[in-house]
Amino acid sequence: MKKPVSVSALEAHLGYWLRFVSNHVSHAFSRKLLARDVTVAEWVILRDLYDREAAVPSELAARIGMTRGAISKLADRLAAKSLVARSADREDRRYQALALTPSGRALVPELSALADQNDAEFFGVLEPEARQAIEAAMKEIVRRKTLRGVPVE
Amino acid sequence: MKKPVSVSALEAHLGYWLRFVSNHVSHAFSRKLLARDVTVAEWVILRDLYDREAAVPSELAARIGMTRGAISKLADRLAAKSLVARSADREDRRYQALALTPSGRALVPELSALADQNDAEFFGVLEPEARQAIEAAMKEIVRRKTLRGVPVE
DNA sequence: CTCCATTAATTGACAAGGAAACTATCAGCC
DNA sequence: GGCTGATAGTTTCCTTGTCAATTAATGGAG
Repeated sequence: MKKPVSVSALEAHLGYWLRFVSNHVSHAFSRKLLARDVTVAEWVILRDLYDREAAVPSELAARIGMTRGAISKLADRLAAKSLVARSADREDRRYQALALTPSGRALVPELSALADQNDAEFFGVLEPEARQAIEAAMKEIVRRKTLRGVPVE
Repeated sequence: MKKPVSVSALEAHLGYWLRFVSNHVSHAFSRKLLARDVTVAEWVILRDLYDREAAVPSELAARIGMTRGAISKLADRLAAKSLVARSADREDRRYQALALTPSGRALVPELSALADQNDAEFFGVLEPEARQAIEAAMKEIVRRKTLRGVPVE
């Protein structure tokens, strides 16, 4: 036989389709964010900080699934854009707190609107039941595999 | 009000979950490939070439959604590993054909087994109907949004 | 036939993240 | 109090991809 059945097609894998769509969704989102001069990784941080008055870089790294080195550089960029401020206070001087600046905080709702719009643009074509099923399946996988950390590639 | 309801949570977006799981799936796969000294991008190319006797870099770029520059460098790496060979024949000398070497061809079934294993590892926890539903939904999105390759803008 | 627009592939500059080494700080223990 | 080990953050090097400029080859218009 010329093509052994043992070699499955790329498209035979669910992971292929997930990645395919996911990449398009993220890419489309990153283009929307570009208008505000923000990257997807930066958005994740900004959104995370929006819910707390301050966050420790290491915790943030663990939460969003990036290395501390990456967070360090991201913090640099966000600080350069005056969206996030470092404050090296606390009694333990190894820690430093990251917090949104007023302009950073003001920006989040705008970016959130873009995120909503992007999600709707891609998944709005599905029936609500389908969306629900996908979300449940993804959460199930996360639960069963106890995955930690986030997107942001 | 301090926190306008207009700011939705990251986890409220289906794109978030897709990316989260997709990244984990890809990352786990890349670790499996590491044992064979192959990256995910390289695997995609190898698998693509497995079905054809040869492929033109530009077409390949369009098909798998990368820039021609990236394909060029990938081809370099694959050639350095003697998995792919360039043949600058044809009547139009701008084109160059990429083809698997014997060792490249021999490697594909092994990598394919890893891909199958990886997919099963993550999606095996789902009911067959759930997997089917997800696949159908992804294809529906691709169809409706006429996504091609991957974001090659 | 020659010039010019088009297209293929490569190259170089740059961006972003991971891994590991490095620095600073702290906590515990003798 | 002064080592010693752990921990936070930074920095360096490496990988990989995009983007834009470059080089090579082709095909047409005149």
